[in-house]
Amino acid sequence: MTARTTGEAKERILDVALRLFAERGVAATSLREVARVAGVAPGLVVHHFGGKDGLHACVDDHVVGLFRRALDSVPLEGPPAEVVAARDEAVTRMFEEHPEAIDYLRRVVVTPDPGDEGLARKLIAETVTQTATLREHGIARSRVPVEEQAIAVLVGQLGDRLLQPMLARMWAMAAADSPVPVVRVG
Amino acid sequence: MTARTTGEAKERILDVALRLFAERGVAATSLREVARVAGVAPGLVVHHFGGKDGLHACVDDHVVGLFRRALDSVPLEGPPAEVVAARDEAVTRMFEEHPEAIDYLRRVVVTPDPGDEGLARKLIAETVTQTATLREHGIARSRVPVEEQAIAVLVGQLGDRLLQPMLARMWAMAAADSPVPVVRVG
DNA sequence: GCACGGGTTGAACAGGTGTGCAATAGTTCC
DNA sequence: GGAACTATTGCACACCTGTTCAACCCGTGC
Repeated sequence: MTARTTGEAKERILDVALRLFAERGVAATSLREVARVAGVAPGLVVHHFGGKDGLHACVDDHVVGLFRRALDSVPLEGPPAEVVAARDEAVTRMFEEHPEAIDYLRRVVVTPDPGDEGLARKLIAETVTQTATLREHGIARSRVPVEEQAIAVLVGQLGDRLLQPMLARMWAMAAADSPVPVVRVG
Repeated sequence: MTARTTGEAKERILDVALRLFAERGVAATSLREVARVAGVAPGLVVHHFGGKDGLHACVDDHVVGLFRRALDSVPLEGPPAEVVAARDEAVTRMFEEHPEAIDYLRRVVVTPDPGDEGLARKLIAETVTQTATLREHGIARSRVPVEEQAIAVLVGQLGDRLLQPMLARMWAMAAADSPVPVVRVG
C-alpha cells in the first residue's frame, strides 16, 4: 500500500489531524492516533511535519488557507455591497463544506491550548491583508484603522457560527437527558 | 508537613483539580500534576478519589454543590419575584467567588471531553429538583413541563456568563496581536 | 544495468501517565 | 502501654507519548 500520487498521504494526515484536533483538542490527540486513523506509520507524520508542533502549525495554516481560498474565489468587481455579500456567502459555503474547521476554531477561541494563539494571529493577519485589498479596490471604506475594520469583519464572519452551536449544545444536552418524555414547546 | 485537620488535603486536591481542569481541560491535566500543585503525593489522590475518573466525577459534584449551596442559601419566603431575583443574585455571587467554576462549565458545554456529559446531566437533574421545589412553594408557575422550565432557568443563569468571556477573548486576542508596525494602506 | 532520492516503515529510546501496593506517620480509642 | 484506623508516602508496573533513526520500497534518470 504505497502512495499513488505524491502528497496523497500528507493531505490525508492533515485532514485527519484537523478532524481529531477539532473533536478532542490538540493536547488530547496523539501523533500515533493521527497516524493510525490516517493509515500511516507514526514516523511518516514526523517526516512530513517535523513533529507534533509542526503538525499543529500546518493544521492552522490549512485552516487559514481555507479562509483565503474562499475569499479569493469571489472577484473584486461590481457593486461593493454585492462583493461583500458574495464574500460572506463564500465563507458560509466553505464552513458548510468543512464543519471541522469551525469546530477547531471554536476550540482555539474558547478553550485554547498553549500554542493556539498562533492561529488567532495568523487569522487576524490574513483578515487585515484581505481588508487592505478590499480598500485598494474601493470596496471597503477607509474611515477607521484597517485592524479595527478587519476585526469587525472577522467577528462578524465567525461570531454566529461559533456561538450558535454552543447554545444548540446546551439545549441538546438537555434534551438528550431525562429518560422522561421530552420537553415539548408550545 | 502533615494534615492538621481531616479532609484538609482532600479539599486542596479538589480545588487544584477544578482550577487545572478549567485552565487546561481534564484530558490535558495529569493526576501527578494535580498532586504536585496540591503539594501531595500522587498516591493520595488515588486514595481519596479512586483514580482520575473518580476525581473528575468529584470535581463535577463539587461544582453542582456550589450551585446547590448558592441556591439553598436564599429562603423560599416572600414575593415570588423577589425570591427569584435573590436566587439569581446568589448564583452571580457564587460565580464571582469561584471564577474557575464558570471556566470549567464553559469547557464542559463548548468543548466536552468524553465523560463530560456527566456534569451536564447532574446539573440539569439538580435544576429540575430545584424548580420542582420552587413550584411546591408556589414560587414558580406550573403551566409548562418542569424540565422545560428548569432548562430555561439554567440557560438563563449560565448563558451570559458562558458567552460573554468568549466574545471578550475574541477581541482581546485581536488587540494583543500585531507586534509589527501593521499594514499601511495608501 | 545501477545509483539516486523521496515516500514510507517499524523498531528503538527517554520520558510521562494512570494505577496498585507495601510501608510509614499520626490520631483516636481502649 | 497497645490496637485500630486513616492519612500519607514513595516505589513498581504496564502502557502511551513524542522523537530518532536505520532500513526499505519504488519510480526516475542515466
